[in-house]
Amino acid sequence: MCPKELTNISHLHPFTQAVLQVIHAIPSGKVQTYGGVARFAGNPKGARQVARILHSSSQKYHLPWHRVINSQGKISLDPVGAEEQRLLLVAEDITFLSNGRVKMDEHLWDGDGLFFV
DNA sequence: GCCGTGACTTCGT
DNA sequence: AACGAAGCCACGG
Repeated sequence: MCPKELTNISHLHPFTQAVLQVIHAIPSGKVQTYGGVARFAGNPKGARQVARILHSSSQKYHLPWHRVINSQGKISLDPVGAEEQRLLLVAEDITFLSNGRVKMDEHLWDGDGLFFV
């Protein structure tokens, strides 16, 4: 893996590096939960860390930050940011249910294509 | 090195 | 269905 956007991150904590790579690997049209990303990255209990990473370095590493949502299939942002994220997801043909949740059984990423060095 | 801080999650009420 | 508490962990001050 190690895409060019994620070069020079070796100074970061191993888990943080893994999280960045996992998020980067989420394909368009798919979503993953904070907990799911943490699990793929090797620490099932690192969900809050995933959130913190997105908050602090989503722009810095050009991550598809909008493809990460919470375990209920909902967007975990204030109304303003939530609308932006929803639009980005809709643009990838991701469908939302009437209750405001992403149709998880259709769009939840299964980790296909993910591998580590 | 302690302490507060999160775009969280799970399990009780 | 909604709410609160507890667990969680790297990071920055």
